[in-house]
Formats: sequence, structure tokens, C-alpha cells
Amino acid sequence: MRISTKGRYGLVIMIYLAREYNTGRFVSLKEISESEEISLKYLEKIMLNFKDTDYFISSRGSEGGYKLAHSPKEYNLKDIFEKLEGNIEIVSCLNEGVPCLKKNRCVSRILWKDINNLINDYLSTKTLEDLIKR
Amino acid sequence: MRISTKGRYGLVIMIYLAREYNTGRFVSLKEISESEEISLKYLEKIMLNFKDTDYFISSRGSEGGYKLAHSPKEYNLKDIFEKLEGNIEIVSCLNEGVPCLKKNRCVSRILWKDINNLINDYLSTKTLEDLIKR
DNA sequence: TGATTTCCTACCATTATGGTAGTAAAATAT
DNA sequence: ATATTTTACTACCATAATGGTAGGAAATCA
Repeated sequence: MRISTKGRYGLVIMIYLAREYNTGRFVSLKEISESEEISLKYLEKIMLNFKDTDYFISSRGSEGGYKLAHSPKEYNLKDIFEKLEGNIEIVSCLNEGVPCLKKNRCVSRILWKDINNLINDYLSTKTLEDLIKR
Repeated sequence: MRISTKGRYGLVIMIYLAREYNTGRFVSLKEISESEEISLKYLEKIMLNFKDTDYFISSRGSEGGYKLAHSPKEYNLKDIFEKLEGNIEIVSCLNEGVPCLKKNRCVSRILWKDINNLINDYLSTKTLEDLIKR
């Protein structure tokens, strides 16, 4: 039950860009890489997870980089993690339509559901703006 | 951010034994294996995670098996998961004494801490008895 | 033109997951 | 006594996920 570096570094990128949102400038991954001491190549790979989103405006070449396409308050943390980590249900059977029929296996399903709701409810109510305000 | 089968099947064993607690009989892993359709060998392996606990009374041989050493209400779910999954902190830096000094990495630490507390608080208040009552 | 940076595809080492197999030792049933 | 049952313990292994690295093409800017 761990958040991987994929999720953590992905959020680091988002926070970095959120903090620079007001400046309007493009921030390169190289800058984030050096500031946060995370390999550039790995950051590039993590960005691939956001490929099908409209999260960023990007520009290649010198003085290029990324900036947020929207205000930090438009970025929901639950959405961000779903892009980064895929399905974030803590047990796989939660999103299967058909309940399993094992005797005691699904007694605990209620427990998983509760915990899952706890996390999802929390993340759903938080945005990037909430994070950088603290 | 997934609970593995190790954690899930381990809980299944605990629930099974909790339900048989009043009978006082020994329940074999073979019985649980057949009832829950989980391989016997895998259940044996999962039991190794509880090796250093006083959770069970065991008996070998025919009519042998396991039974809970204490009443189901004495078994805290947080404790059980710590035995099964090891440290259940969702990010590793939470239990390091020294905070990391990276610029934005630890902005999110507050977030991880919050989620971690959410889960731990929930699990700490629940016992095996709560689970089998529902 | 040269440097910079995104964008994209491969590749790879290590670890965790999710098991299986085999055997010894203890306890019980016959 | 012996056969059976069951825990207890060790070793092994296939697959997937994690956490990266490497290389190059394409776009952009100074």
C-alpha cells in the first residue's frame, strides 16, 4: 500500500508548475530535475503518463518547457493520481461489477470499500492550489 | 496503492478463525483453503507472517489446525496488517526521522501524512469483531 | 547553425508478487 | 506400531511492477 515514486515525482512536477503559474513562463524539466534532484530522463518518462490530458502547454527548444494550461485550482488531486498510477482502487475487486461468491473473502470487501472511499473523498476535495497554499 | 493478496488472504484467515472462535475447535488451513478457494500452500506461507505473534494456538496432526488465542475483539486491524504487509506507511519518508530538504518534494509530504493518518485512524479503531458483526 | 528541449521508443536491473514443491516434525486415529 | 494428518520450515521460480537509463528525432529559439 505504497505510493510509488512515479506518483510522488509526478506530483512534484505539478506542484513546481503550479508555483510558477502566475509568472506565465515555460519551466523546463531540466530545471525541475536540478532543483528537486530527480533524474531528467525519469521526469520525461513520468510526463508520458499525462500524454492524453490537457494539463500543460509545452514548448520545445531553448527557453521551452511546460506550463499549466489552467489555474492550479482546476487540478483535482484524484484526477492527477489516476493519470499517474492508473486505477487507484486499493483492491481490484472493487471495480468489478459482479461480486465474488467466496464465503469470507468478501466480508472484507466492505472494509476495502470504506478505506477506498476515505482516500478518494479526501483526494477529490483537494486541488493543486490547496497544496501550494499550505 | 494496492492491498496485495497477502494482506487480503491473511485477513480472510483471521476472519474465518474469528467466526469459529466460539466453538473452540481447531480449524485446519486445508478447510479454509477449500472453503475460500485459495491454495493451501499459499495459506501456509501467509501464516509465516504471523510467526512472531501470539495470535494463534496451533495443533499438529489429525483434527489439528489453528484457533485464535484471544477473543476477536482483541485483534486490531492495524496490527494485523502490519504483520502481513510490513510497514504500511504509504510513502517511505514518513517514518524517517530527518525531513528531506528538497524544495518541493516535501510539500507533498503533508498530503501523504494526511492520507496515512486517515487510513491508520480507521484501521486502529476496528477489530476482527467489528468485521464479523457486519 | 548550434544549442536546447520536448517527444518517443527501447532496454534493463532489481524487487515484489503470487505462488509451487518438498520435507521434517508433531499429533492423532486405527 | 503404523499410517495419516497437519503444522513448520526452506527453497525455488515465473511474472509483473518499479525505478530507472540510453539514444535519437523533431521542434524551437538565440
